[in-house]
This record gives sequence, structure tokens and C-alpha cells, in this order.
Amino acid sequence: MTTQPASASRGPVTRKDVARYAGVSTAVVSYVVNGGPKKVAPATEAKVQDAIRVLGYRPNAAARALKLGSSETIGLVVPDNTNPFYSLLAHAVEDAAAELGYALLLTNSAGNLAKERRNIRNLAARQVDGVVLASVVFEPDLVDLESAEIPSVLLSHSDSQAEVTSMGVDLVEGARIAVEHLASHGHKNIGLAMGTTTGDEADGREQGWLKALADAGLPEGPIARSAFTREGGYAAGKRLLASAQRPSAIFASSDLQAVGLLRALHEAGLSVPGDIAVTSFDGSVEAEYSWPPLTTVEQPVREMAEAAVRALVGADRGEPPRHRVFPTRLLVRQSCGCP
Amino acid sequence: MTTQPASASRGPVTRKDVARYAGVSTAVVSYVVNGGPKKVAPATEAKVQDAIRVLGYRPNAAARALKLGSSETIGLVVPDNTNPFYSLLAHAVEDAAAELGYALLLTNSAGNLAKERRNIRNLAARQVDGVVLASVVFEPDLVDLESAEIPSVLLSHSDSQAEVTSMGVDLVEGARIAVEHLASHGHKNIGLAMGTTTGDEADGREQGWLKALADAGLPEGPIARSAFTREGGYAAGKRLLASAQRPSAIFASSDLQAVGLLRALHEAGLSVPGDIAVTSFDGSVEAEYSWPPLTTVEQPVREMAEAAVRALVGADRGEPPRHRVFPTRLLVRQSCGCP
DNA sequence: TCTGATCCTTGAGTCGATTCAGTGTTCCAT
DNA sequence: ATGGAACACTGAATCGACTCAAGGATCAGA
Repeated sequence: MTTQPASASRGPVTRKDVARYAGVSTAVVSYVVNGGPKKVAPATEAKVQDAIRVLGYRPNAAARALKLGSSETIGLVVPDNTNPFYSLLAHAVEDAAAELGYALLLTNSAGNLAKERRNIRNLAARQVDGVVLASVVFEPDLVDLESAEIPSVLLSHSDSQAEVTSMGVDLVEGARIAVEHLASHGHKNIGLAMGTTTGDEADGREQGWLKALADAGLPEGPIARSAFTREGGYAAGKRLLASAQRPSAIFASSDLQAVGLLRALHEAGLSVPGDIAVTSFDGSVEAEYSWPPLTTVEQPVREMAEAAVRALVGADRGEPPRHRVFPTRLLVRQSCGCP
Repeated sequence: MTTQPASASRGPVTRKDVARYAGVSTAVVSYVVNGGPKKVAPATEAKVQDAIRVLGYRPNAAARALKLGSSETIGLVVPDNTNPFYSLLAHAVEDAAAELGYALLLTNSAGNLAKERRNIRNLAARQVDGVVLASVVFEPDLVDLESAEIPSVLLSHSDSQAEVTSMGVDLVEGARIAVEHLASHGHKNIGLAMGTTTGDEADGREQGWLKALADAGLPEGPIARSAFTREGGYAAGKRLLASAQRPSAIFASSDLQAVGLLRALHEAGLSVPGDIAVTSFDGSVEAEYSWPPLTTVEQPVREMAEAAVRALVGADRGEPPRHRVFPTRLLVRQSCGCP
């Protein structure tokens, strides 16, 4: 008769196996594992812990989720994890979630509304305890869907929707300081490389640009609209260079666009900031390692991510929905013309 | 007496509610939902579908996972989702998984072995059907742990470990062509900005560099070792510039390092490729939008990710473990000195 | 030694979906 | 008309963990 090592037995180890091995009932195992209100005798606890170790027992999350109605998982919907802004966001959300014992289900929506909706449905079916929605497009529809299903928070949205908790920065003010900085260097013709937004109203960044211009008594500079991507920025840059009155400074509405813009400028043999100064928005690493390093408006992504997770499954859970505005900060580097 | 709209009732809708509403048994609902082997009469099916729609029923994934022993979820362990190489990988894995109806649990290990181990354990407890392990550090230990628990595949590893399926490129050959290209431009002193690896043996990229040098009858150039990051590349660049015999060309072992290297070069007032030519490894977008655009060795990340997912939960499931080598390709741009 | 309080531990039901064995129809062939 | 195959559907057990009500042991005080 061969004695199988207990740990090498077939199939997953269940709480029942542990109970049998430790010579107690399954309930005790639960109490030991979860540290419930019931007290377990130290000796018993030791036996159970031993059994757990020897058997290599690991609780079945599915069963736990079924019984508890919570999967200890949160979902994240981003347009594109390849975009450094979102990849940082995903990382930060994962960190914050892990801190609280939650896992992160990542989905990419490609900025596609239908796909986004499908992703949310999918997450809901998987019993996530909450979802963080980081979307470029803003559809009240989505929010309804969302909030009806599961707790959710919107990230990086300035629209203060009363119905849902959201985290974002003041886009208008952020853009304003970036453009104001350009104006303070003496620029009179400041262009805008703007990302296309779906809403009817102009994006806050465009308003901020306008505001800074007005504040400084400057005329409205040329605008080029394109996607919030490197390619978009590149195209916008080319158009801006070809415009009737070429600007001496350009504000790009995202770092990614600024990177593309920089390429267009370099290709045209222009020096930055010598010939054209540039500032942008987001504060991602890309901006730090571009050439020249970009002066950019930093969004506190990690803080926003943490706050989002806290609102979903952490200390701030259950608080009434509200829009939280996070402070931005101008990261002065070299693309603006500062020494 | 108020008649509550069925859909507005409290609590989640279960299969039981649907069954009651449709006037059938719960088993039938299952058959309708899953299209099992049993046939359901069209009329009955319609009734059930109707009930599902009206009630807004959505199957509980936890219960399903418990019963089926599969969560239709796969896990991904990357060192840092903020690194463009890994964020692309994560995106690609998510796409491939979604294609097959699987969701993606993302975890970051920070290149920390203990954390990585914890993440894997965590994923295992969550009943993932497989995990994709993209790790810089290579620990056989991990593999054991892994494969004992759940099907897994290693990504981007050249070590052909018989025990686990893995996907990777031929680092030696990839590096070789990048350095050979530099040599073909007439460079005699080619330096290396190498990432630090944990293994005892040199990383394949270093071997490739050596091989290309030997093939071309060139002497060994200066080496600077640092982290696989922008900062690391920057530091390596500074050291390389300060070395006794400054190289006229440098091969960086990753795009990220190349970006940092470029910064060091720019700061030193050197022109690329005029004063110093550069090539690197990975083929990420960062390399395309740097200035100048980097000539780099492309890794087919999407293909590798798809293959990994297929091996885990797709068509290739169950095939015997093997190491698949994917082809690399030199993306010629401007940093090498090509016109 | 008996009583009652204090502690531990157990049994059994539950969460929601799956699936198999079995019941009751229908319908065709003989 | 009848046997039986084909078909549509039902009932109940099951997956693993949680938890409440209840049972048993232990110990102090009298």
C-alpha cells in the first residue's frame, strides 16, 4: 500500500480536506481563515494552520464570491492601455486595488462606445465590486447603465455629473496656465493642437487656451484639431506650420500630441523652443524624455486613481456622489523656452 | 396596491426568477442560455429569452465559475504596465483573451520576485484558467509554482525550458542584426548600453552584440550596464560618453534605454546619427516618435501575445510545452545613419 | 457534586448555475 | 391500437465557502 503524500493528491484542496486533516469541522477552518467573531482555541488554530500549510490549501475565490456576493475585484475600462496616460492610470489603479486586496480586471474599449458598453456589461456579469471608467467619450447613457449595475466612478472627467462620483482636474485652468506661461515668454501668436472630442461643447483645454489668450489681450491663434495621439499631433503640427500666420508657440492638448508635434517641428528643421515654443498637457513620462523635454501640465494620475478606488471599495465607499477636482501643476522644462 | 415593475425589483435577478417568469424550470433557462446539447422548443426558447430581456437577467459569473471550475479569466503578470513594451503586451493579451470570451486580470510585479510570487498565488486563488508570465527575472522556482497551480506560459523568454510553454524572440540574432547594421555603416567602435539581468549568463542581447562584433572583426566596444529604463539608458549614455574611447555608435538593449540614451546625447550637444549612431531593441512606438526616430529590432508582441493566449485557453491548449521563437525584424529609421 | 456560564465546535442551509437521470408527451411504424 | 423511439422538460444533487443556531465540553463557584 502506497502512502500518497497529502500535498500531491489530485484535484484542488478544499476546506473539507483541511478540516478532515486537522480533525475539525469545516466551520472551524472558515473561522481560522477569516478570523470571524467566533474564537478558535489556539491549539485548534495551530492544527488548522498546519493542515493548510501541509495541504497547500487556497480558498476558492469563486465559491467565496458566490456566497459573499463580492468578487473582491474591480474593473477598469480605458480606451487604450497603450496610451501612456492610461497605462499609468491602470498601473495606479492596480496598485491601489491590490493594497485593499482587490484584483483588477482590465478592458480596452478603443474609444468605441459599443465596445465600452459591452465591456461594462461583461464586468458587471463578472460580479466586480466596482468599475473605474476612464473614457474620452462622455455618454450619459453609459453612466446610467453603469450606475444601475454596479458602483462606479468616472475618471478624468471635468463634467460634474451629480449622479456619479468622478475624479478629474480643472482642464480649463490647467490649459490656461500652460498658455499663460507661453504668453509670459512674450509670444503673441499662440496656436493650439487640439484633440477631437465628441461632446458638443468645446473641451476645457480649448476654453483654457482661449481664456489665457483673452487675459493676455492676445488674438486667437490658429487651431488644428486631430486625434489625441502621436499621429494626430504630428498631423496637427504640419497643418499649424502651413497656416497663414505660423504661430511662434503652440499648446498641445496632450503629451502624446506634443510628441507628434515635436516630430513635425524637427522634420521642418525648426528648433524648439528657439523657433517655436511648446507646452502640453498630462505630465506623462513621455514628456520628460522627449527632446527637448516638454513643459507640461501635470495631472495627479496616481492620486486620482487612488481616490477612485477608495470611493469604490475603500474608506470612502458609500459617500454621496460628487465630482472631485484635483490640482494640476505646471512642470517647467525646456520646450517652453525657460533656460 | 402598487404593482412593482418586474425589472425594478430588489436584488439581482437569478435564473430562478427567469424560470418562474417564463413558466419553465431552471434547467431550461440554463439550456437556453448555454445552448447545451438538449434541445429546447422554439416557443419555449422565445418565452425564456423574453423573460431574460424583461427581467434584465445576467448570469452570475461566480456561480458559473464555481460549478464549472473555470472563471473564463486569465491572469497576466508584468513587471510594470507603465513600460510601453508591457503596456502593449497587456493590450494585446487583453484583445486576444476577449476574442475568446476571457477577461484579463492584470498584476504588476515591479520586477520584484516576492511580489511576483504573491501575484501568481493570488491569481491561482481566483481560479484563473491560465496565466501569462512576462517577467524580466527568471526563476525556475516560479515556473514550478506556476505550472503546479495553473496552466501558464512564459513570455519573452529565450530560455527554452522544457517544462513550460514559452514565447520569445531570438535575442542573440536580433541584437546581432542591429549591431551588424551599425557596423555596415562603417562604425569601428560600437558600444553597448545593456540592461542588468539577474541570471548568471549574459543576456542574449549582449551575446548578439559580441557576435556581430566578432563577425565584423571589430574589437569589443565599451559597455555600460544599467536598468532597463529611460533613466538607466540616460545614465548608461553618460558613462559611455565619458569612457576612454568614446564609441561612434551605440546599441541599446531596449527602446526605453535608447530614449534615455538619446537624451544624454542631446544634452552633450551631440547629433544623432551624425556624431553617434544608435540602434535599439523592442520596436515600440516610443522608438518611432523619438528624435531622431530609432532604428530598432522589432519584437512581434501582438503575435506572441496571441500565441500565448491560444496556448492557454484557445486552439493550442493542451499541446505539449515548447518554446516558440518568433522572428524579429530590423525597423530601419534614422538613428542609425541611414538616409 | 451540581449549576450555570463561558468557550469551542459542529451541522446544515445557502449562494446561483450546471447537468444528469428520469418523467411525461408526442408521433411514427407496425 | 400499441410498442417504443424521439423529444421537451423537470427535479435534485453538486461545486466550495460562509454562518447561524445549537450542541458539547470545561471550569468556577457554591
